[in-house]
Amino acid sequence: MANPRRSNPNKAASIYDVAQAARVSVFTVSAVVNKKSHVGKKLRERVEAAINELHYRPNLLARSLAKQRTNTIGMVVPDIANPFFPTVVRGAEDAAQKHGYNLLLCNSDDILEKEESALELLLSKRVDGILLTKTAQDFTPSMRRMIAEVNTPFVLLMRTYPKLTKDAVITDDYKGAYEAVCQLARAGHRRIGLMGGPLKVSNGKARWQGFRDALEVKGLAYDPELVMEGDYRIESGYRGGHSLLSRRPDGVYVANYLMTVGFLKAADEMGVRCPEDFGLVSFDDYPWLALFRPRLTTVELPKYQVGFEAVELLLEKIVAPRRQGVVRMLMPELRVRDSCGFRLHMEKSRSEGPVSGVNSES
Amino acid sequence: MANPRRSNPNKAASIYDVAQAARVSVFTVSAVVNKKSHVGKKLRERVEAAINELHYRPNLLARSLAKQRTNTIGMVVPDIANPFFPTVVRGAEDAAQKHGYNLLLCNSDDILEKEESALELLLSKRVDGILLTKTAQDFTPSMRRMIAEVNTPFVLLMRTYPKLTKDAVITDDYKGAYEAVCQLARAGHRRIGLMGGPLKVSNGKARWQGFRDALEVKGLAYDPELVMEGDYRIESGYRGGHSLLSRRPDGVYVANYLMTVGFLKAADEMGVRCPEDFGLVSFDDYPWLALFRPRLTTVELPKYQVGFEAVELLLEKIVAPRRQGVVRMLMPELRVRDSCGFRLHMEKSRSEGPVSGVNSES
DNA sequence: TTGTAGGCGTTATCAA
DNA sequence: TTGATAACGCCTACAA
Repeated sequence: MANPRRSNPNKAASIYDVAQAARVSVFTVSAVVNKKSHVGKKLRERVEAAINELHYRPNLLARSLAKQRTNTIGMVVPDIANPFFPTVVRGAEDAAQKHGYNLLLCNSDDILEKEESALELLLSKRVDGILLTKTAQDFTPSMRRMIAEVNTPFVLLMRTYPKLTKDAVITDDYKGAYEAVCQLARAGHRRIGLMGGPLKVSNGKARWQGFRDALEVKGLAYDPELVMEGDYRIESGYRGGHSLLSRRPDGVYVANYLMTVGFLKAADEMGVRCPEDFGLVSFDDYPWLALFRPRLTTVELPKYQVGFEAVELLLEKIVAPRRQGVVRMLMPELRVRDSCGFRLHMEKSRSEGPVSGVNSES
Repeated sequence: MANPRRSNPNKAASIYDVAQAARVSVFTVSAVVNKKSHVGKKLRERVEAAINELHYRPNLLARSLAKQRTNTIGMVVPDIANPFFPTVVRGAEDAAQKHGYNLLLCNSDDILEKEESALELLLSKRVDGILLTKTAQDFTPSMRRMIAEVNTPFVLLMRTYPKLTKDAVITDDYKGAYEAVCQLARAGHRRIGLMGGPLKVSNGKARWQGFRDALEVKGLAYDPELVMEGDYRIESGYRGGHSLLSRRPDGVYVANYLMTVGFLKAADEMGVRCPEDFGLVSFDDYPWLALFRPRLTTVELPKYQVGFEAVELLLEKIVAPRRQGVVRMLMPELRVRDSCGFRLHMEKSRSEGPVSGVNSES
């Protein structure tokens, strides 16, 4: 039986305390708080007075326990300090907020063990659904079992995973990479290299495939010597830059922002200039890229949208668990600036007509 | 009385289900799970078997309710999409993790109403402590009451707040600004302007004061015409840039990174060159600043440390609530590069001796 | 419209 | 060492 006595006065008031103070039952208090069931004006006012008097604040833990719903969404990202993710998280936050949900955030650092303990934690906290940007490594058997047993909905972000992907929100990385390389080709480059992401990650693979197919369509050679596999971090872009640039490509597609940062640092150290010595197209855009020299030609990814739509999709699944899986694919957008060497190219050969399908920034 | 029957088989197993399956009491299960109280080997093994069998995962909601502790820390930041905060959050995350705590994150957008509802939410979720980067606006009476009534420990981040500050982790912004302006003076600038933060925010004030005092020490005039008050966002730096640069300062201290981004965009549009036409010192450093032209002279703030130490301080308060308040102040670090015009200056006048107190980057 | 009491899944206090 | 059983604070049939 629950405690009907006024509890310790220097701790938060409970619904019982309010009920007692207002001389009503806990049901009435609950009804007032949740605006359910009509409560007579007189009692309602007494309850409201007591609530103010005692500074009553419903305990969401207890409510969640009783209702079997936490109104909380768990989110696992590789690293919130990677500038890509904050905007995704913000989009998710806003969508969650809009529907009365909150976000519980975890970092995996792209390490399987951390991913596992993060998921374990979120499930223990009984979140209503989970947003996951999968690590490069495969799930362990125990993780697979965990996900199968539990009936918490999952939505994958940015990366799909064959053994789990029913629902996901991703960007069309194949197309983005394809267009990036086409742009390099249009700018007159022939010996094009790739500073790519992990091939074990779906979007690393997709970007690589887009790169490859674009070369083929443009009648250019695919040279494995000119393909580097990185891990989306600055350091790998830096090392890859040194290796790749020593092989003298005249164009490079770098598959994410942080690697571009490392890559251009390497170029700087080697005294190789962009875009004079090689053209570059990057992935992902930020307001401050306007201050980079050269200004980067890049493929913008709708980060905020990804987070926002992922939450909306997840909430649909929470409401109607047995729906067909859906993968929502958001479109990237090529933004042509200086680093691809397009302007240089135009000066050299003015004979060609205008290029279509390109959004050139003012 | 709690339910001793095996509950609905397609929902998560409870401690009762485990107890029943292992033919022991819930106490025994609890003891095994928490490694408390010695449990005989035989029973322990039976319990462990049942746990595996049923995929039992303790419900942290129920545990928190019973223990009156959530092992969760609430954190309110203005905007996670502002590149300053992700690293702070990451530092907090790591510290929390280390002590078995988790982070619940909220954005206030520097809007008082959002701050209030965020705090309200965190308290309702019964977090064990709160990390707060205060909004520029004063607390409302109701917020003040809320904080006074509740006995949840608070630690302020980056910004102090006279009416609440007992415990805080901040950076020495006064000193940072002071050194920034000294550096501009050393680089030969005489007509120095300020693109500052909100004066209602403690660090906006401190940076302004540091600016002002440095001018005085250097024997330079303080001209209100050359002082702009922004809000730490790109747009305000952009607008302030247009206004300020039209008054032809030869040096500018910009009090945060995002405003620098806007400021330099304005300079670019106006055809005013940095560092040739004006020297600039910024606040805050990022790996990718290496790609900016000019390379920014800036005052680095120990973002990660701020988050990390704030959590450690908060946890101390959670353990020993009635401690004396402590404000921990972390030191900034001047990083001299090109934008302040120092190199230009050195070329002009080689007569001066070496400058001390400056960490010049390789 | 309002009240009663059982259940949500743990922990913790007393006994045995 | 184990087991009953009362909290923890809220929701919600079912009754009145």
